[in-house]
Amino acid sequence: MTIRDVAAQAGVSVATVSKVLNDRYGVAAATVDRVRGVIEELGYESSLVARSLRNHRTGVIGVLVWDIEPYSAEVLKGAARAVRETPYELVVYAAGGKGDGRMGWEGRYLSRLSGTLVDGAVLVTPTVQTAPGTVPVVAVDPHTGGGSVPTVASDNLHGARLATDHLLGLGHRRIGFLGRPPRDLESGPQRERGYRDALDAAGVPFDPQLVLAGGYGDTDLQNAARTLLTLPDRPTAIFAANDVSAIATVEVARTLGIDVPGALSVVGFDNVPESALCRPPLTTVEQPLQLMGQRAVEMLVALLAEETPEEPHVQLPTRLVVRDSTAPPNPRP
Amino acid sequence: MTIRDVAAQAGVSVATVSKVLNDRYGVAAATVDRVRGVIEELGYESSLVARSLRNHRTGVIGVLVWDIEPYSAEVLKGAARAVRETPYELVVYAAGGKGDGRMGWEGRYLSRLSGTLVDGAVLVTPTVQTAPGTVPVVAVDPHTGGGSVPTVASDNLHGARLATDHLLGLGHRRIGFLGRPPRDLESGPQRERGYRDALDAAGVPFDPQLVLAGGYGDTDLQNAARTLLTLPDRPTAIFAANDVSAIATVEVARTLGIDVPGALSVVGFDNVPESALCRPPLTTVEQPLQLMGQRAVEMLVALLAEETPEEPHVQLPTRLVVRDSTAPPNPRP
DNA sequence: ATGAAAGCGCTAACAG
DNA sequence: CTGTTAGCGCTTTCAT
Repeated sequence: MTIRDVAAQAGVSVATVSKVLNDRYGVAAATVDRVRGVIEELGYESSLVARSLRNHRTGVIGVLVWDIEPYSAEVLKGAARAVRETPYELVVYAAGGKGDGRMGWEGRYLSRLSGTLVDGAVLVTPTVQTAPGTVPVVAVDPHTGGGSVPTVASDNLHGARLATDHLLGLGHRRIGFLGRPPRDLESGPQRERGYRDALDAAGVPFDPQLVLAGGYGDTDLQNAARTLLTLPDRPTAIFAANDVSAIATVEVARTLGIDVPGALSVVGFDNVPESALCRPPLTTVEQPLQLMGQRAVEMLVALLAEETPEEPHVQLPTRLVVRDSTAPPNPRP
Repeated sequence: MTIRDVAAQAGVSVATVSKVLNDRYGVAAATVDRVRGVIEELGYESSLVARSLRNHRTGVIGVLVWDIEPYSAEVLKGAARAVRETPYELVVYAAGGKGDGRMGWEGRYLSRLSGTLVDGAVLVTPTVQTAPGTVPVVAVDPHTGGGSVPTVASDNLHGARLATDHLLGLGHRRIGFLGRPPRDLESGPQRERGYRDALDAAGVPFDPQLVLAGGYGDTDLQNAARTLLTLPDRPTAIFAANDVSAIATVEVARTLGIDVPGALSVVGFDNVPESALCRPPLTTVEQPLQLMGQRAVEMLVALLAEETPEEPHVQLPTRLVVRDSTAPPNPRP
């Protein structure tokens, strides 16, 4: 079913059909009607692909994600919400773990799509390595500080500060920090910075023993948590720089017979809604994931309209959601 | 950055570059190396669009959703998980509310994409109206019984039975049913059927007064719930055929001063993870949303491989998740 | 008002 | 082994 079928059926040339399709001038009213009729009758739809190959503009915003999991799904919801307010449509491109592990896959995918399938893109991929010169791009929460590409991130520094202040406010003095893996360049240090700032402000001495790097696998995480919790003078609270580590911490605590929240307070970061379902309910620093997706699309749309390029690096506020994992009785003095 | 730039830079014809790109026979090793080098150097990626326009096969599975919201997001997670196991990539196409409200938009979008952008599609859209003859398609939970297209749905009948049995087991005899809007052709009646079957099996007489249709807007929903709850001999329990209605019911009960679960048990259907966060925690019939997405992709892949077409209509089991909204003390006799 | 023709980036026959 | 050619479905001059 192509434009030629329509043309043949209507007894006109493809050029004429194309004009009708795009509401161009220079077609007799009667012809327009006839062609419209045939289109309706045949249920014809023009091919997005062929059209964009010609046009180099598609009315589509692309979102590139490494995979669709709880985190990116939240961002996608926000992006979809923002797109609703615009004339654009949304295409999510999920590499589905097929990115070879090689960094820079997003750049390659981007160039596969850009100019042809999407007018601009939102990148929800930890490592943004884009060769510029393609379409407008906005990165969401890049771990390796977006460089020259506009980004939307959450306020990691302040979030970590909130979390640590909360624990300090509960009376804790020995607070462990379970960090991100070293490869995560951007948000990890910011969160540790917030942690240390809070300590400093409260006049609590910094103990390097209480800071651990975490890791990627489950075992790495659990080992790190175990190390922290089996310290001679073990921490009475732990701030985990992402919620996977926080949950691992809670589990390790259980196996060690340490009661949460009775004998240990735990706060997580990097909240996806699912972590609210954790038992005991986890106190977390909540990132506005949906909002990040939404703002990213809004920025992209502004870019596409060539409006004032807006602030290139947006930081969205985080907030502390207190749940049972830091409930009294606590702390141990 | 096109194939011609590469060809020019490498001093060969585009045809040769194309051959290198696709690992075709008949290119001298030295030439292959040189072309590969140029490709690397220029960071060239072939255009997915141009390629698929030629090839009519893309290695991409499309998922069409009306919008990305909690429900479809769950399905997407499952689809993404399934795609990981395959050589395909995933493209989600979100109409973003732009579907005119006219039914059949999915068919139109499908034909815009099919044969060119996607090799097959999963439709996550209430009303599946596909003119066949395009690409292979699997529908997820279509409200209007998929007809000839293969579908993945959840076992609405059994789920409703479970919910009602649960309430009966609690001792309830006057159980209201807050149905889906009439337009929802498939799942609505199935859920009502399960409700009535359970009643019959328990020897509880069916009271038409206790069955209401619900509606689309918030007010419709609340009015329906209010009607049910202000009946002279009002129900002691309500089975709501989707979780939005269930939450509305809980809210209306509160405004009427009816304690949930003290004086009223509520069970919902159509669970998205978010409903676990409802206060009080909602007892729901949980649909395996992620699994549905996963199975849909698996079926589609089988279809694309032209394997045995498998069972065309898969029903996945639902399960009852009991939470506080049906906790004792209950029922009122 | 209409259509013939060129070409978007790419691939596949076919010649050379 | 390499290049020329035709054409995927569509839009757009430019003639007619």
